[in-house]
Amino acid sequence: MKLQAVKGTRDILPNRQAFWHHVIGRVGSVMARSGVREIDVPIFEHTEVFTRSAGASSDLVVQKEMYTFTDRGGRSITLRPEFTGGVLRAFIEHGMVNWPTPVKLWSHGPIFRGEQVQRGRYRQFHQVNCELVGLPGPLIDAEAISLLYDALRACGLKDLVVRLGSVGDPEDRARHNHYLRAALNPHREALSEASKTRLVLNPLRLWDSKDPGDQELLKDLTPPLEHLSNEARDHFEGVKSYLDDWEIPVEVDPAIVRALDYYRRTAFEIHHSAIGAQSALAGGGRYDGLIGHLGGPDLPGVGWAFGVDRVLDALTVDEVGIPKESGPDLFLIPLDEEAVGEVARLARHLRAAFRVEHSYRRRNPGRGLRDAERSGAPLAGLRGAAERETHSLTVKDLVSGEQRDILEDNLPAFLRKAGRA
RNA sequence: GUGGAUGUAGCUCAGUCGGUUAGAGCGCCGGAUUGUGGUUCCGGAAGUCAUGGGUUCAAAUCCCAUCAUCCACCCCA
Repeated sequence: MKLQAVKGTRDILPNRQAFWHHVIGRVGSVMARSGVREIDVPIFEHTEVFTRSAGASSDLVVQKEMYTFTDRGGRSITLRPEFTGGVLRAFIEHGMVNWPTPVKLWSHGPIFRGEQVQRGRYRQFHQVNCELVGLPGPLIDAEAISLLYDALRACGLKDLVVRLGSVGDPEDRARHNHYLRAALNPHREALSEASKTRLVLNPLRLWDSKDPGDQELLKDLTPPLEHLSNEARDHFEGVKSYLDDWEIPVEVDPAIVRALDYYRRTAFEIHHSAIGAQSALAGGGRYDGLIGHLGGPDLPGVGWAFGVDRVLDALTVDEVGIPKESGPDLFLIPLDEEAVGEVARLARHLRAAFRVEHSYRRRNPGRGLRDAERSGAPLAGLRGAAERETHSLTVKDLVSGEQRDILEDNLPAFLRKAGRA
C-alpha cells in the first residue's frame, strides 16, 4: 500500500503555516495582555489522568475514543484527548495552589480522539485551551468567556455568538436525571437508540439529541436551567449580567449539555454558522470539584478549549485576509560559474541581519530576474564579471526597475535603508 | 458505528459504447535570451488510472472487496 497519513491526521504544509501562526499569535497576545500564562504539558499521560477527569460516563471513555496503549514498562498511557486533565495534573504536581489566586493558564497543541472523521473533525487536531483556577464566583466565569470571545475575535472571526447555560450542581443534576427518567421511561420505546442508552447512563445528555422523535418528547419537559437551586441560579444570572455589561453577545441555551462529566453550573459554547455540521468552534465550563477528584486541593475552576482547525475553516468562510508569505529582502543572481560561490558566501554573510536567497547555479540575467521575481523579493542583486572587478553587485529594484551598483561592504547599510523605506 | 457520493500527473479536471501508445489547463524543469524580470513562444519530466481480486480476446471504463476522502446521522473542537 502507498504510504499515506493515518486516517484523521493531516500535514500542515508551508503555505498554511502563516494561518496557524496568525491564530496562535493573536490568541497569545490576548492572553498575555490578560495575565494568562502559557503552559506546555505532555502529549501523553497516565490513562488515569483522563479517565478520572473526563468521567466514566463520558463518550471519551464509553465510546473508547481515546488512544490508549501499554508502554514497555507496562504502564497504561493515553494520548491526550483534552487539555484539562493534564493541565490540572501539572497544577497539582507543581503546587500551584500556592501561587497567587487565580491561576490563569493557557496552552495549545495537538489533541487525539478516535472519532469518525469528517471535515472539521479529525483524530489529531489542534486545540487552544485555557484554565482559570481558584475562584468560585461568577466573575471568573465571565472572564473566561470574554477571554475566549476576545481571542476568537482577535483571530478575525465575525458573527460569534456565545451560547450560555448551566448544568447546575451535582444535586441539581441528580434531581434532573431523576426527573427525566421518571418522565421518559414510560415512552422509552419511542426514543432513538442512542437516547435509550443515555436514559440509563446519563439522562442529561438527552438534551443533546437532534432526533426529531426525541425532540418531540423533550418539548414538553422543562430543561436543566429551570431545575437549578437558588445558588446555581444566582451564579448563572451573575455570569450573564457581567457579559451583558461587557456587551458580549449571549444567547441563553436552557438545555445546554457538555460531553464531559466534570462540568458544574456554567456551561458555554461558541458557534459559527456556515462551516457545515461542525459548527461548534469552542466549548467550556466550570468544573468545581474536579481538582479535588484528581487528588489535589479542593479548588474551583473554569476552562475552555477551541479547535484551531475549525477556526481556520471559519476564517476561510469569513474571508479574513491573512498576510501572505513574504519574500526575502534580497535575491542574489550569479551570472557566471565563479559567481555561484561568491553569491552563496555573500548570502550567508548578509543572513546575519537580512533574509537573503539566491539562485543555486549560473543564470542569465533574464532567467535570474524571473527567479527573483518568483521569490517575492523586492530587490535583486546581480553578480558577474563586471561586478567582480569592483567588489560590488548590480542591485535592481524589482518594482521601480531602477538599478545601481552597490559595493559589497555597503550592502548592509543599503538594505537597512531599503527596509525602512 | 449507520446511510450516501467520490478516487485519473504535484493541483483542478476531461476521458464517448469496454478497443492502438491515457489527455488538457495550472504548476515544475529546460530553451528562445553568455547582461535585464512579470507577457509570449517552443520543448521536457511527471501516471501502479487509490489498492487487491474477478468478468472479458481486450478494463481507467463492468463486478466484488479493501483503503482513503467528502456529505449527512451520531458526536464534538
